[in-house]
Amino acid sequence: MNYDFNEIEAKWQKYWAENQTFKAENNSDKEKFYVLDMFPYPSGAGLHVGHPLGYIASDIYARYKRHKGFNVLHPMGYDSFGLPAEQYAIQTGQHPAITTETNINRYREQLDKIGFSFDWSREVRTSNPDYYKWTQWIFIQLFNSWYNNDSNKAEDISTLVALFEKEGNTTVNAVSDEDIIAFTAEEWNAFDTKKQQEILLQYRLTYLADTEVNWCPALGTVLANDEIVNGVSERGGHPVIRKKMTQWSMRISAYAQRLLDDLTTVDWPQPLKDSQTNWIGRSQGASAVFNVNGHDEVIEVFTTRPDTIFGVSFMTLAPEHELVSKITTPEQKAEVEAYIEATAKRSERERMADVKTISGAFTGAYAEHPFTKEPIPIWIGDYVLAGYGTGAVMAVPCGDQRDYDFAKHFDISIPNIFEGVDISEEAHVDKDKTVIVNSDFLSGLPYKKAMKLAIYELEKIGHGKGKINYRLRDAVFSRQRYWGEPFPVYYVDGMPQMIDAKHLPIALPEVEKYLPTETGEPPLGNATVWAWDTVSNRVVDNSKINNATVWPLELNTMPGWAGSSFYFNRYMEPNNENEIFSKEAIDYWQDVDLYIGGSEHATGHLLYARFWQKFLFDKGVVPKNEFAKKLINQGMITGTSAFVYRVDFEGSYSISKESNRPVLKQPLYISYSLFKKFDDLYKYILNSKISLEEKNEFVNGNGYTKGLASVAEGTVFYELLDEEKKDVLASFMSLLEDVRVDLRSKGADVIGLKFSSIHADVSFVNASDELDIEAFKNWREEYKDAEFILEDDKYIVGREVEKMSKSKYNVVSPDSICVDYGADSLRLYEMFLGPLEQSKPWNTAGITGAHGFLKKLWRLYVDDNGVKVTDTEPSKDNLKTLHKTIKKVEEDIENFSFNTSVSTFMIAVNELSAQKCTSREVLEALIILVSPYAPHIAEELWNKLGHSESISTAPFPKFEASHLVESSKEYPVSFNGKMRFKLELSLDLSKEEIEKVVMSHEKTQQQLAGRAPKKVIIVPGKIINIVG
RNA sequence: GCCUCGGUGGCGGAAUUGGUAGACGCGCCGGAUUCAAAAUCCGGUUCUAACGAGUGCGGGUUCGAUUCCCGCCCGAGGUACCA
Repeated sequence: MNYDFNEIEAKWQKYWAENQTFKAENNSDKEKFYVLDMFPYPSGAGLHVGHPLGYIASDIYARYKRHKGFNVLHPMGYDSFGLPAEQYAIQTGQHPAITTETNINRYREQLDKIGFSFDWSREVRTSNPDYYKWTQWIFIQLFNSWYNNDSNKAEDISTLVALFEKEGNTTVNAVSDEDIIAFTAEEWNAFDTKKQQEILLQYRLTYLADTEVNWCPALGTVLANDEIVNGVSERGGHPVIRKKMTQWSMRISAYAQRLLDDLTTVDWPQPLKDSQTNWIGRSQGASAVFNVNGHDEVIEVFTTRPDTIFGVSFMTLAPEHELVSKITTPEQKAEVEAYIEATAKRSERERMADVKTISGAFTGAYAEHPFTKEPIPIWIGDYVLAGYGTGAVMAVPCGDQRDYDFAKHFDISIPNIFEGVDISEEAHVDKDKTVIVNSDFLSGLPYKKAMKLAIYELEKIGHGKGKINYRLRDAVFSRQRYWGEPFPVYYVDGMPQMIDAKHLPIALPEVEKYLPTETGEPPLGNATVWAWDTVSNRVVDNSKINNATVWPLELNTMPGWAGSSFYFNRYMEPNNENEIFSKEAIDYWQDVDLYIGGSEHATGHLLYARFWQKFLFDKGVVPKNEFAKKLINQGMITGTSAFVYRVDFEGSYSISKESNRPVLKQPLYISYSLFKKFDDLYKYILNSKISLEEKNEFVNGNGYTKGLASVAEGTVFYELLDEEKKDVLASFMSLLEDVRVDLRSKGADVIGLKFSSIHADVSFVNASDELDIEAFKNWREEYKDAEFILEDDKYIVGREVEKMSKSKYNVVSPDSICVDYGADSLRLYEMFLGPLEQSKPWNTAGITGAHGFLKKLWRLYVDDNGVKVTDTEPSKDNLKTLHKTIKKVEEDIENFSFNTSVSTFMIAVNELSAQKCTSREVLEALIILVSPYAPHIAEELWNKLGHSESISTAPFPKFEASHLVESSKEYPVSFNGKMRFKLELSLDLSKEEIEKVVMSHEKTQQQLAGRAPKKVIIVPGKIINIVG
């Protein structure tokens, strides 16, 4: 009986589906355990081998926990709103819902083939109205809440209104917009409704605000920073401008401190916590207010070093700072405006990437030092960011390197306020061991005391106060897209109104076109049935808008992170139509026990999800402040891309009538080792000891191969080369000559050659890196006539490890592996590849190892005559192998060290095969151990052993230490720490007895060669070390 | 620049509190079986002829360091002039 994995796997996948083997119940006497994967966006490319890595790991853990007697919740779903489907809709007109459905079906098919133990009855899709009903519901809750700093939690907006009615807003300690006007209770009560609504909007946890965005007029959309390259859009290369837009924002900043504090309560990877900590960016310091001479305006700055206030020698404003135009003197106006224009052209990325260039302009205005009353010149400079702090800094060049560089560059004075410190070369950044001098009342004080006193004095004269600043900014929540959750919002006289929760969901309307409207409105502006009737409480035709009972609906949609910020809770009861989940469900499941996903979500999804969880906790909706107790980041599986090397030429040519650059008769590709030889030669010359001038001449900005040609033509460096290198050079020159002959007829003078690395699809390449030339030629029109320079009659590709991506043609899908080797082989192999958290390259070569193991495992149970397991008593060796395996595997699973447990299985099977073990007692236990990793073969063998129930809840074998007790040990005998030979000794021997035996041993005498040992270290049961 | 994680055979990696460096697998080499091949099985495989050396480099602590400490170098990912 052979191991027919295809048949076995299909059989058990069907069995699990039909019997709902992995369905989790919301009430159970068993202890709960919730294992969660980050749900995928169903892209058109389908799953590649990188996706299942984390899913396999979580599946192993979930299955292990079932064996351990837990009621396990292990759900899966889809983050199904997203840009690619929308883009596809724009191109083809196909509704994103259809695209999404197709992709989901393909994902499901692929996932099913790998044998995951998901409870599919709980599947969620963020783009389903049944689901986004609750996304909209949470949005309404946020709108109806404000953050009370006194109770340190979100409260219903009605409690704020009550406070306003009684006391006005001066006693309220709330998180709000910056520009809040103060009012009394009388004033509040006198305001009209619209005014009151406007004010409340400044306190709500989700609010409308004018936000500066990257607007691309040509695309009619807002772009993220990384969608902009060199100031133009990545797609299409259209110009991008900074523009203010009214958008929904989420007041995540209200939770900054709690998001920071509670990181200590979760078991998440430290690097991930660090990046959240940095992202939140808490800094403690003071705000200080400087008067501007000759103006009523003041400049407020935030500083972490108020102790250095006497070291201020200038101030710098961000070029965008609103004060700049007001205070700039007529003489400086031209210079300042030119500077502002120049910086506006640079993208935010560009400005930030270029750290070395110091630039700025003097406004001509002066501020007044709050203590000395000295005038301080006010500059603008783009190293100050408008979006952080107040967009202005007090510059202390002696204590801050950027201020120092700026002062040096513009020749501004650098007063020294540090005792005994030399600042002639650079700023003095250390603060802990430094004493302040030349600073009036702060002189002679160390940093901490000076800090406190400075803040105290600033407060006394009304020029500042202690302040904590966060880098974390409120999150923009509007997107000008179609394929996202619509807002449950309509507008009455421009003021947003929430639709009552009982009318949800507000379903996404149909549109003719998925592009922005001609007037620049978001795609929903194309919808004709998109107005809210407050009488019938229904979405109605736009023509019915009467601004009395029927009003326009919001045209923006929600961002991608909305639906993913609470899905883990919705899994607890995904089909509940009346509530986001029932109290019983959330009380039973509480929170996620284990969450596995990629680290790329560190500051996006994982921060927003924590924010929403805390909000829902404040509202009493969820019982836990944090949604996931433990989190593991699985590493990325990288692909091994294949490259072919195209020969391009460098040269001069006259532009012909067709204004085309002459091309080679046939595109020419050189095999890897030839490319490598040329490349190495080039690098060799570049790295040899030649002068800078020579180097420049060699490189000459023309592509390196011109440099090689110049060497051959006898100008420079020829003497650097040995015979071998001269041969390489000669072959390069002959290639160059061929190209020259071909192109000269077309009027081009070829100086040198360039080689371009082109991705070739990895499926055209075999295990020895040989390219299937025919397949490559047929791949694309442009390769049809390609010619190849071979090595040993083969075209060998270059290989490089890169992120797996469609555009790099290095994607390997799990499908063919499942067909050729089976899902169990894939699961074992992915785990065997290396530590879960580490990123590692995919290489199919090793899969035969995992597959071979399964075959060997199979043969331990089954031979040509069928099952060979017997009820014989296990031998001592059998039990020893079994129990050391139980111990190791259990430890490994608990530590998520799945790679080592696969080795352990291999060792166990090798040993038991050698022992010719047929004992049921041992083999039944072994197959349970293997079952989380390779569930299909485990079910089949379990069944063959006579069990009619699924193996999935069979109790995990118990480890018994008694089987591992040893009576003797093979001691390593070391000399000066180096192991030289081994000696089998009884473990009963005392230190003295061991020393006696070892010292009289002939090999010891040999090693010592007559010397007397200085010292003998004996650690019983471990090691013997002789020093001498 | 800063933060984080890494650097061990031809390759993926193992060595969990400092105690035999290279488990396990791939690949490679040799052998058995076979008319032959596939499959399977057995043996070998860090370097070195050997003495020995050896976990990115240089120091240190220790009887003993891949592991701990100090100073560097290199790679990957993240972040971005954060006042």
